[in-house]
Amino acid sequence: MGRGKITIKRIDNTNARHVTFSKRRNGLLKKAKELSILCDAEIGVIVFSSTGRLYNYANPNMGSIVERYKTVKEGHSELLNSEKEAKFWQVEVGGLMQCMNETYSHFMGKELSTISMKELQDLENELEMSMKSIRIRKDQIMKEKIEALNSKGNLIQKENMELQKEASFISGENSLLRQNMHMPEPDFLTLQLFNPPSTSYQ
Amino acid sequence: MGRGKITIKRIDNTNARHVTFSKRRNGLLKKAKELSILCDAEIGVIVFSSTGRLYNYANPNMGSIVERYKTVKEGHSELLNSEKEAKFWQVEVGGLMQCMNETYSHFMGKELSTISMKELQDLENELEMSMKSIRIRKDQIMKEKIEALNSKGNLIQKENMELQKEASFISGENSLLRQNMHMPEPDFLTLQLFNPPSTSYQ
DNA sequence: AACTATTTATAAGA
DNA sequence: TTCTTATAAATAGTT
Repeated sequence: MGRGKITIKRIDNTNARHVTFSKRRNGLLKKAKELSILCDAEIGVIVFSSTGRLYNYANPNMGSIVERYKTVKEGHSELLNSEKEAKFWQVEVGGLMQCMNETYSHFMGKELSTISMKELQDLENELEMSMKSIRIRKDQIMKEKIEALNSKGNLIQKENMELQKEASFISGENSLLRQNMHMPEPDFLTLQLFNPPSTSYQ
Repeated sequence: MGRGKITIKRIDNTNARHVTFSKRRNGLLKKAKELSILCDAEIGVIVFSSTGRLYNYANPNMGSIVERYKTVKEGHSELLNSEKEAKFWQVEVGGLMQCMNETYSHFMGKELSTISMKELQDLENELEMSMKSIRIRKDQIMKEKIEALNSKGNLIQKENMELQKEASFISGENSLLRQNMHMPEPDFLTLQLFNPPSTSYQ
């Protein structure tokens, strides 16, 4: 698709190679974006130039694409719980970025003179909405965390009470036994000699 | 590039969407391959259809592409604790805001009235700053709450362990006493009659 | 799946 | 890099 037909093999001329890379790279990323939008597909594209520079496109974000890829390819298991949150932010910020890029390219394609105040406002509103939803989600996560810690605390406290009951019960039993033997309450150290803690603990 | 021009938005008709997906997916993967050969580039493309099927291309292979991608992006993925995460988020949003501002200023020089635009931006910045500080304070409060709950939980757990030790100690004492009396281990119900739990609890 | 009228991408040139 | 433009390639709508 150009002034002449080319064969697909490495372009030897360095400069020509770089020019072609620049053009086709843009084309590839554009196509990826179009496909993901048109067909509701999740797409990740990673490109390293021969000089080592990175270019990429991802919808919704590279992290989730790669994870999903690994899952399908290797049957890779779930993310760790602690990683999930970080992943979430990646997703959210990725979405914001994409929104930004889309809006931006939308404006870039137009003549600047045709940009109205309303369009700028729309951009602004869009960004504000995204940020709002991020904030809401973040708050929700924190609340859930607090909730989880609360219930965990309650659980341990219950366990605690049960142990207290048990201890006092056995202690009462002990007194009873001593009464029946007409023995005095033994002191702590003496008892430790008979029954060292190291053997009975754990 | 077809019988008619299309706008890039989700194709609603399911069948048409699937047909387009199939065509463009092939196009995308072909382009990726051509670019990698022509320009000696390392490229990875991952595509998930809306029905969840995976298609991909990679040169030299997806594993190394993804690894290299992660290495380059490392600065972003080293967020481990919540503070770092929050900081990262702040940085990201900050960057986005700056990007937004740049977009604005870019447009500003062209068509819109510089004065009204600047005033609008100032107002916006002011509002954004206020909201940001509110959000930060809110987050801080929540984090402190989580922190408090965490340490409270730890405290109770320690108490729990102490009680366990105590219980096992007394239990050992108990066995010892019984041995000295040449008595068998009493059953639970009998003992409860002598020493009902209700009196010794709390 | 094929076909083909058009649109889109881009090779070469400046 | 960026633009221009002739031409190759991709693909939207149709059969």
